[in-house]
Amino acid sequence: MIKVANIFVNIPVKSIAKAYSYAIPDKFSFLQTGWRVFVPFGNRKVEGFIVNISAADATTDLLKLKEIIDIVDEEPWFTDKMLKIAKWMADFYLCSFAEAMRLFMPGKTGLQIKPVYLIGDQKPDATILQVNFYVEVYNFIMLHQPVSLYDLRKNFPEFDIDAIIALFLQHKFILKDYSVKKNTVNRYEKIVELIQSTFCETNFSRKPAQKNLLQLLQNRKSIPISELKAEKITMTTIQALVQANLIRINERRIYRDSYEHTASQGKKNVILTEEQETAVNELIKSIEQKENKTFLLYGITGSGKTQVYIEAANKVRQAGQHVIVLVPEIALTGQLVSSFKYYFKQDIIVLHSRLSISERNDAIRRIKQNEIGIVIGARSALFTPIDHIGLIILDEEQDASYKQDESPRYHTRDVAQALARIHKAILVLGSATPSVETFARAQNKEYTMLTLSKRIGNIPLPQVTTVDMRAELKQGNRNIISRDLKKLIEETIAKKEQVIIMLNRRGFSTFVMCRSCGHVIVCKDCTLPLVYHQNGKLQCHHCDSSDVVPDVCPKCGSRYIKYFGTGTERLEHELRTLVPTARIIRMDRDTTTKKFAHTEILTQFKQGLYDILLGTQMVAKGHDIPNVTAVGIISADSSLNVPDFRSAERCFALITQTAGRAGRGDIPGKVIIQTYNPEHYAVHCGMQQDYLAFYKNEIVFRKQLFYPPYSNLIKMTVQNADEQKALAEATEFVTLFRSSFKDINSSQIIGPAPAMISNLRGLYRINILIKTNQPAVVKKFMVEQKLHIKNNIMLDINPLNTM
DNA sequence: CTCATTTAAACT
DNA sequence: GTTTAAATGAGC
Repeated sequence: MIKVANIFVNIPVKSIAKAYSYAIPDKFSFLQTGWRVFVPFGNRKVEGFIVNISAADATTDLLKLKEIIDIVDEEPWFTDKMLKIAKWMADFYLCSFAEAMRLFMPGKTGLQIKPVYLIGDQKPDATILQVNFYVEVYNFIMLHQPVSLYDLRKNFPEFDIDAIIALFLQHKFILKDYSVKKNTVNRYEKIVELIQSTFCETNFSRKPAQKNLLQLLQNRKSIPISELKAEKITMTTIQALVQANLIRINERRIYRDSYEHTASQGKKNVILTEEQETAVNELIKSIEQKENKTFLLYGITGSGKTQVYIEAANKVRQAGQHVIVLVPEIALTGQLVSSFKYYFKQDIIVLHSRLSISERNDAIRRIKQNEIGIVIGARSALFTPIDHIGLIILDEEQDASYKQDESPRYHTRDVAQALARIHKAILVLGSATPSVETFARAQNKEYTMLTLSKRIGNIPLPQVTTVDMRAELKQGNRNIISRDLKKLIEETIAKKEQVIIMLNRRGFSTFVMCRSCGHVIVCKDCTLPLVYHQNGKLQCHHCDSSDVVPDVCPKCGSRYIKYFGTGTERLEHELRTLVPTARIIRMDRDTTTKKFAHTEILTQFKQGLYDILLGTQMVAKGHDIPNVTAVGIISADSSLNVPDFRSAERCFALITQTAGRAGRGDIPGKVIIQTYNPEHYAVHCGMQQDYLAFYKNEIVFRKQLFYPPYSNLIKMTVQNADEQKALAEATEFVTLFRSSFKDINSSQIIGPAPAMISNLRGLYRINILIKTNQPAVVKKFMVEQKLHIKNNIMLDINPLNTM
């Protein structure tokens, strides 16, 4: 009987997002669901994932079936639970199954597949042979076949290789095939092993070196050769024993782990506060009963949430279950990692996007072998084969980086919740400034609220004041730093204490404008204003492309080009002139490109090598430096000007998080917030550090405007090179939607309107926003309209940015 | 996405 | 009528 595998191919294109049937050849009769395989597809060869296996029946058209060519791994890559969560994501986010499955593979693919060229059946004819460079290329292919495009381009940089290849292929002078290699390289080390466990000592009385090695091996089953060399045991000694058939040389796989030597920090026998104790007990109760329950751990900055996580994780580990700890950005979470390392030592693996693909594969291997009890990581930590999950922790649950902004546009919180449901696990959402949605669910008892309202050691919250920058300007101070803040900096430094200054814009000048015609220089690809950096380049902060500063205005030709707005680079300059004695270190994306740059900067600052830590929002996260007693927030309200319903929430959270960095030691902290909107409730409540007051304000407005948590959002972007066509397609859908969903109390549609980035690489983008309290119905409707498989339409379920 | 085929448009 | 470019559709 012939077995048939249903396979999704690993191509992230929506229009081919369906299962294709392949025949399983006898030699692969062991294949099961979850295997990654190599299959022919059209006239290509691609990677595919088996999602189902069945026996061929009468309805199967066997002639149409192609055979699986090869396998990628030695075992299934996807476990049933991984497939389950991928399926959930595909249904919930209306993305393709394969797209969701790709998340479970470091580098999104298991194979590197490249086209290669071979000599074909047809001999080149006389007309071709007359042309010199045709002959050259043909001979090169003949000599080196199979040849990759890369090799051809490298050898004939002056030729139009693509055209030549197309011509040769057309006439069948050459053939196309595919070279395949695995995406990762496993690393091995040589080890020596004992063959017999005992040996006769007297035989070695005159061979002390060999005797020494044999004795070393008595205690340990195997020792890496590199280690032996370090101990001055020579290869001669090893070889002699191999000859005597007493030991053998073998290979062992090494697992790379750049966090292996991360310092662990912590205190033994921590005495929990009363609130921590209550929270931990609540969690333990649920862990013991193995309930699937979601908690909101709402704890103000410095209230000791990490310790609660650790106690809960410990309980889960004792029960033999596993833990996932999710953090917004691993680089900013050194503190949490080292605390966990302190308690759980080698039971932890740290996963995030800055690791190499091979390193991540090594981590996945170890998880699969059940060597790991706790996975700490950013978004990607959700997508490992870890099983028997008892607890998932989502720290700083409101953080925007939990939302993936490329397809599949998932939110870590949603996926974590689905994963917890599948595993019947506990989900803990932790934050000092929970997202409004989460807090509302906790208020409705959908989540269980655990509150930590006091700081550890009853340290008071910092004293916060605002400076109205409009008044500052009126009084003649045109500097970006107010006089009060300058004074606070000077006083703090004089006391040998430290300052953190936050300005949430990197670069030198935030935009470049021609003063003659008002033209703002924008990115070619995404039409967003370019930011001037002190390296002399204009950088796009959206797509990372850069450009040189033009001498004259590209629009009117005037030489009157000027720089406006202040970023962290310029602030650093101004601070140096304003407070010349201060030692300043800057932390933003430009100074933290290297793997452990964040940790290095924070360590140096903590050691007291600098007085001021200046940077973007990353200075507000995940560290605890007792000597920081002052915090300055420059233009806290810049995010308020962003036209998005969540801008107030973001502004409030940023102020609170940043302010919370001050006064974590014995000395009370002082915070100055510079603002143009001191009366705005986001700024005002941020100043008071009063989450509840902010929430009460915000929730009213959300209800009035039918925004989350009162509705669910679905954003749809229509792309087309022709602006009118994009607009027409969007308008057509809006009309259809309005006629199908007439009750505006349950569903509303806004738009069509040009997207914030209205033109991206030549494609015009039109947005539509749906607000609904019956998302499942709306999604079903959109699927019926086949919107989810149109390549020019992007769907964002529960978008973070509505623009 | 990639390739092949169909269809429309631009040239003689 | 021929050549070339753009649109369409299939992939098991």
